[in-house]
Amino acid sequence: MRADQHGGAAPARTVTETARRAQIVAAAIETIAEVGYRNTSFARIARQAGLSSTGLISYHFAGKSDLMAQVAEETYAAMGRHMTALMSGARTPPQALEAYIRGTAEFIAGHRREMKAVLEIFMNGGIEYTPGTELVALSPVEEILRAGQAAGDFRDFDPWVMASVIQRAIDGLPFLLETRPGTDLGRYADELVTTFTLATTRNPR
Amino acid sequence: MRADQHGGAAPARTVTETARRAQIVAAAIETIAEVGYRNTSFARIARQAGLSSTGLISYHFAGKSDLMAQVAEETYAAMGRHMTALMSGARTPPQALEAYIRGTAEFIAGHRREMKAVLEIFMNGGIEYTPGTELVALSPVEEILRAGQAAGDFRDFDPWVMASVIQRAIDGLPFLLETRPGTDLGRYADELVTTFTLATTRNPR
Amino acid sequence: MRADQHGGAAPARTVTETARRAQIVAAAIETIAEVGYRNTSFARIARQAGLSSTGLISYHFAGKSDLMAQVAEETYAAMGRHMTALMSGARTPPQALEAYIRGTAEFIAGHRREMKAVLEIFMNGGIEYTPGTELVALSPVEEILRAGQAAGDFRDFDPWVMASVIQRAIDGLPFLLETRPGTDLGRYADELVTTFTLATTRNPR
Amino acid sequence: MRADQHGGAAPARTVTETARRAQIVAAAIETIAEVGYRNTSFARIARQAGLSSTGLISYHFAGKSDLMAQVAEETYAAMGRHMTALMSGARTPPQALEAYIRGTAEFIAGHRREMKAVLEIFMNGGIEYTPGTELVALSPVEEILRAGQAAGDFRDFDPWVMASVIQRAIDGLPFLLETRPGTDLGRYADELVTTFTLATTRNPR
DNA sequence: TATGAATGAGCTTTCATTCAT
DNA sequence: AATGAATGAAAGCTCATTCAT
Repeated sequence: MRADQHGGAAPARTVTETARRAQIVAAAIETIAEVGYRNTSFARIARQAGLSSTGLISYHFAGKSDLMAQVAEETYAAMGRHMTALMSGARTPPQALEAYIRGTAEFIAGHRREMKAVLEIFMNGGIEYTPGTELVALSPVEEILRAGQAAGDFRDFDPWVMASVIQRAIDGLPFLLETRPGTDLGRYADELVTTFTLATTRNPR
Repeated sequence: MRADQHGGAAPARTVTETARRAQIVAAAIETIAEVGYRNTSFARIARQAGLSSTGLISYHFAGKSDLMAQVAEETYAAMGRHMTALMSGARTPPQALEAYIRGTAEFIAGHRREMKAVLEIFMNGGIEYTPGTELVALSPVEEILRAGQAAGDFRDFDPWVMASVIQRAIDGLPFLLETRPGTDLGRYADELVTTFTLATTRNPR
Repeated sequence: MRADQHGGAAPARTVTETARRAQIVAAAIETIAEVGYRNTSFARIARQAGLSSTGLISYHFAGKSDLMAQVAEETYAAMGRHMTALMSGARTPPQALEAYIRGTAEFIAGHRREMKAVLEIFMNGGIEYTPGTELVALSPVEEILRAGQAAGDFRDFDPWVMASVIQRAIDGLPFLLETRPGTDLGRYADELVTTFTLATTRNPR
Repeated sequence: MRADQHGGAAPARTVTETARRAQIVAAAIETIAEVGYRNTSFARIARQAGLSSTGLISYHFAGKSDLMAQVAEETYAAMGRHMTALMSGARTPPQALEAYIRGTAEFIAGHRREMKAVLEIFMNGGIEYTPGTELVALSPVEEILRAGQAAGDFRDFDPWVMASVIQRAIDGLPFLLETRPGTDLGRYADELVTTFTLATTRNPR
């Protein structure tokens, strides 16, 4: 039983189940971050979580794909909560861009294992795409850039290309932290802000 | 026997063997690019190559990790040959940076399957790191940036951070091409050149 | 506790329990008839019955084998009640044979799901034979045939063989109904009656 | 590798493989006949065949369904060879019917394990029906009956119903042999021939 | 040099059952 | 009387690798 018994809408979970699910998701993140998605099996996750059987994971999640989707979903939800608070103070597009870069970098730095896990999952098709499901939120950066161009703050560039460059620069943070573990996060964000201010703003000086 | 019998230096391969290895490497690239590293097995590679047995792969390569290393190595060697020719014309660091961006983008666009395969391999720990082996060549971008700063062409930034931002922007091309297959490569390179000229050059105007 | 705690004789069930057991047996029949014994699990039965846990089935029945035995037992009991009423009118063995054929065919046609379920269970060893337990009642057909031979109505044949032929002809009805769903039950019974009258009666004309 | 590598037409098997496949099929028949389809797993078949791993079965067959299909196919092929020889001597429909009954009974008696296995497989949906695949050959009995009616040898009955009755009588032989292991096969066939001669022939005497 | 065959560990998933509440 | 939770065994299947020929 369990694991989405019917197709019904509301899961309506008990306290115990919610806790178990969280524990399993956490163990999955830990495991993927440690050994990579490829070497992550239910057996390893169960061992990590101190569970007696892989069956318990199958019991709480509809399948491997479902578990991975939960990992991604929870991570994005946490990032969303983090960013919402930060972005509210921004008044102009340049300010918004800066807030976004600093905020995301901050979150990533504080959630390195989660980010690595999610990245691994996506890189390996660990999530089954049901049409209609759009798991990766389109970066809000593009919108900020468009707004800035409309307001005359930003020069004329392809917002989609620029957004992807910025997003990838931010997403690269975990890799850099792996290469140089001692990297100063604040300075890294400073560098990015300066770089992209120069690259986007009409008259930066 | 075969497949790295001794730890000795020169492999000294026959013509037949060299051809077989190339054929298998090509099939591996094709397969990984098509179905992803996770779903790539010796069986699938053998099928793709029209081989009768997976044993033949084990015969020619020391293991899965070895085969994957060859895929990466050959791809990087090809890129190296491509770039060496292009970079020779550059006289100043800014010119070199532009040549590098355009050249790499060009190569990536022309070798999408190889790039996807290599990316998949690295993302999944498909290569066993033996201490001392440094598989990913450090980007030459950092050197260009340092030279430009020394010559006074570039402003003061962290060359390592900037190099990684630039490199990731270039490496993102395959993803963008997947998202928007019709993307004009030339315009994309133009955007990158403009962006990073503005971001790095002391007085771009 | 519950579920045959002791080997004692009388179960002495409460009203609620009797109702639950009936509900579960009905759900089991429905499920087996739909997906086959092989694909019938406690989970599926529970879902069919609208139960929240498979534990409830384990609670009311000593095991899977016990539940299956109940399915067979109840079905046979129902058939017995049906036949007892019908057979009382028969005065001679030939009449009894005809009544048996028509009556059984009638019952089977009206209880297709139950018959399919019981058949599936027996075919798959779904019932644990404890020595002494004789689950399949020996067909009363053999007795009718013997009586008919003694009375001189039937010719000389092996009653056991003939009984099995007749019984299998009747039991084949569900299969035929599956192959040709529109089959007219009355005509089918007519055919059987004619066939076995010719095959058994001394001077049918 | 192996196990229907491509969708190609001709399997083109080696001697060794043919032998292994035969060995596995034989072990499957033995196992199913002994413990029933439900309790037949690759593990048990492998043990029965003295194989070291279930993987070897997966290696030679595309899946459980494929193996089961081979069991059925080979059994039917053997029966076909047996019957072809016997039926050639029959000149009239009544003779053909008698030859069919005696021949099939003979074959079944000599291949009890195979028949039980095939029966078990079909009863449990052990074979995946791909549309277009018609695994169970329609009984030739119906054709014999129709021919006999056309020739005026047989009375007027529904050939389809009569065919199913006859076929089920024959197929019941394994069950009877299980119940009464000492049953004389010749007498059983005699009984069937007499029974169905009386039931079908216009003027049997 | 190449092939078919075999191996055994590993995978995810399903199952009947148990147990505390 | 019923539930949610947990268990561990077993299932079918895939995999990289080895080996005799």
